[in-house]
Amino acid sequence: MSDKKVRLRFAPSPTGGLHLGGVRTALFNYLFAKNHGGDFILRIEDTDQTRYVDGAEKYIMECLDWCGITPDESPAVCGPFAPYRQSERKSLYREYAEKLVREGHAYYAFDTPEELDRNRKEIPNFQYGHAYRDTLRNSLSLSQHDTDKLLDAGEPHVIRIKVPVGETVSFNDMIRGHVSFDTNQVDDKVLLKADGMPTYHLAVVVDDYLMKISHAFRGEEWLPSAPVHLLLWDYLGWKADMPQWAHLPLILKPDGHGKLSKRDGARLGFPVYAMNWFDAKTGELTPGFRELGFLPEAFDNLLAMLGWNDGTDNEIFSLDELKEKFSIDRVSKAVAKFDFEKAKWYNAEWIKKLKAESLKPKVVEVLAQNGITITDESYLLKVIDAVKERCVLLGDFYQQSAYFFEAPKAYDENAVKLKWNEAKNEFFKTLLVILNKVDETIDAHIFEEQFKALMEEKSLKAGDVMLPFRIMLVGGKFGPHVFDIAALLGKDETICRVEKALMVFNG
RNA sequence: GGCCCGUUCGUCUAGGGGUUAGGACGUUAGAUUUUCAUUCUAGAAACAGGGGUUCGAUUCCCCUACGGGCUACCA
Repeated sequence: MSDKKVRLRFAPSPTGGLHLGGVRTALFNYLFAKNHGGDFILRIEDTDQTRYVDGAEKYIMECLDWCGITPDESPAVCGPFAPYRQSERKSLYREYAEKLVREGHAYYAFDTPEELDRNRKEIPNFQYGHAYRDTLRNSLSLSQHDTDKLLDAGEPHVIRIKVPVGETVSFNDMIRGHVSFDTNQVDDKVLLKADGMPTYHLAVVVDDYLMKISHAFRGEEWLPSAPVHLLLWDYLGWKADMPQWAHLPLILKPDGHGKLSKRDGARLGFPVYAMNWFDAKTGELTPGFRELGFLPEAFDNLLAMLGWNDGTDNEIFSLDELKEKFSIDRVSKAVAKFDFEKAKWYNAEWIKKLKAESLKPKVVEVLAQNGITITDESYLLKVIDAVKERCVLLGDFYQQSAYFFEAPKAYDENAVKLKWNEAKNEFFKTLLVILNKVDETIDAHIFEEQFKALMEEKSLKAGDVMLPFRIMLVGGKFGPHVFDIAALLGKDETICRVEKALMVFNG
């Protein structure tokens, strides 16, 4: 058991976009695997054909790639335990279900969904379990002969687990410690559906066994079905190989109650999915963190901190650091409410932390989307360094750096015009003369000295001319130090912008 | 309703029988930057309640309350 190779899987069902809670589950699985030198596997749980959504699987893989947690084995990468889609493993599950029936741990049930619905409505606390199974249509209540007849006639049926009466099932959750259940409260879950597909309960056990999964981390919503899985591991005779379980605390809405859902994102104005998800059926686009301008580094970081910490005050971790430091026993038991403000803070921190060089491709993309093409990359790098500390989302790079590439088309005139006078006009006219005498490049410090000297000469205060100068170059009241901007813009462009603005301000 | 899980500032959390209960986001006030942001300093802000156990509980146990999850031929 302990010398077993560490293998964890992320097992989403391809039903749509990937929720950030799902990504966190994937991340924790990945981090634990990598922390132990193990493998991270992606298994697609597409056993519900009615909920299958085209494109979702590809989307999921792209999400994992974007986050930098590409699986070692997956439908795309393949591997020794292929196939990795449960729909392609369909034929294999029936055998195990039949084996359970033969050994008395499962049975055929012929009840229609309608009959069961009626029972659920009419009988308070109805459960398909020990209390009622003898009154329903199944191979336990029917004679062998009648059962065979129905089976031979091709009567639609499912296979259900026969949960024992009056037993206690317990296990040791890596996060929660000892958890136990009274089997009288557990119902006879369907294992194999009428269409021949396994339910999650059967498939997860069979595949985790076959794929030699050593540890399984999943959301807390699975805790109530754990006893069914435990029983199955036991009945199938694989108990010694059962993975160690950990049920991760859920991520809740920032306000109000309940699990975070994509609806909350729309309502509260932040993304819930990792990347944009387009639903071809409804034409609805659900926004994602990636497209909103989040860095994968920040996304991983903020997700990791939702329920985990390393015991120090450090909150900024790269994926590599997380791989090195992650440990499941530092994951908290309690639910966490998602806080978008803090999420943005992580992104701002990562933008500041990352080198201009690694930010470059993303900034190029943002600028391109706004019609700005980059011709001089080393200039871009300087611009990124100049403005990155005032960007929270990648999209902010447009607003914060556009004026480095295009002269302002409009000016924040309110900031200038009311107090504009001939003295200031004179100041800038003289400034142009000084600028023209500058050799080739502007040195920010020297230029600042010259600027201030001229200010004194003309008896003007910094407040009188600094802001107008900024407006001339930038168009608005924002950006780095104005002399740095002038230096970056260069002599000719600075002169050009001052001249142009002077015409506007005087006109 | 039943079952399961949980509960430290508004939020994410550290801590753990004796602490001024620490940090971060957000927030407030200052400083710096005569732009905006950054940065810096300071402030407000929490152990759900009740019983035990104990010399001493926020910490351990029980109960209650509250919150969440599950209760499908969905995962």
